[in-house]
Amino acid sequence: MSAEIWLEQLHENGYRLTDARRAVVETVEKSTHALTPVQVYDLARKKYRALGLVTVYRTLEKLEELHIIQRVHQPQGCQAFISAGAGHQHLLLCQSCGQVEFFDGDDLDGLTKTISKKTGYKINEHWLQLFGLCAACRTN
Amino acid sequence: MSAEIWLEQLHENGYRLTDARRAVVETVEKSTHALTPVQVYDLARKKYRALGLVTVYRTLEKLEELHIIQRVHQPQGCQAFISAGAGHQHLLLCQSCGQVEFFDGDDLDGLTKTISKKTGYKINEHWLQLFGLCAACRTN
DNA sequence: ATACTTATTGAAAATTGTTTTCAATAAGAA
DNA sequence: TTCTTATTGAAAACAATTTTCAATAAGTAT
Repeated sequence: MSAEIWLEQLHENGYRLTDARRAVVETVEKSTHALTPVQVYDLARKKYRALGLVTVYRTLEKLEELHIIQRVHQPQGCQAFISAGAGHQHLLLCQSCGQVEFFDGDDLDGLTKTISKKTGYKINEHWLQLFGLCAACRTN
Repeated sequence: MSAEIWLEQLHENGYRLTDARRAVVETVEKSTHALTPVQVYDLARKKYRALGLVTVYRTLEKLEELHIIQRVHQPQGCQAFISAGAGHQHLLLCQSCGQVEFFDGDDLDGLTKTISKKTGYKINEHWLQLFGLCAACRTN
């Protein structure tokens, strides 16, 4: 169970394990969609009714800090979160259902070298995200 | 003057030309940094003192609608705007001073084809952004 | 097990950013 | 110049997020 690993990481970093945190972690960890704080709140409250929205915000903040989750940027807004995936990965989002897929294997070295030469920039990082229709949404 | 072109485009789309809009357009058009609504407000008020923040929001909204400006996504936030550039372009941002450079010439066809095959997605769009240090910030 | 320290909690209040309302104004057509 | 109506800024409303605070409970020490 990966949720266990997330909780372990929180614990290792000096955070206490509480029912509220467990509920948030389990909710976000198993989601295949990026979730907003309110969406996390609604889902996690099915596991732990007393959960407060404030605690959701605070827990997401810590998970992001530890790079366990990442913020997802979309045309409709940038307040949703999803698992950070392992290593250097990018996102592919379904424009219809919101499904998120991870992928790696981008090779931008050629491009960054060209741009670097042209602009004089030292390029440190890149953000790449693909948008499209997942197999299921594609067929209907 | 490119600000003139922006104003023309507004006019062509049925919007009236006012001093408030002129101030906002001139400010955003000549900026090499992405600007937040409040930053636009502060700068544009040097040209037109009576300008209201509300009008800045409304004008930015229209400029974005017409694809004259675009929203810039950054780790610190996603409420800043910059010129949309011409054609299919991407952004390169200086992490130190905030300078924005445009670039094109990305070729992601190979990557998208691979990912498409692997995931079953029909990929419609991609979103690429580079971060680094500009020539000036690099040397100090 | 028990006591103890202190991080964590949820509710309410405060704050911030953005949008709506509205009467006055002014752009642009007649 | 007149007239219609989009546009304006101020104030109010709204939404999202953060802070405050007293009560609670996690995890360590006893």
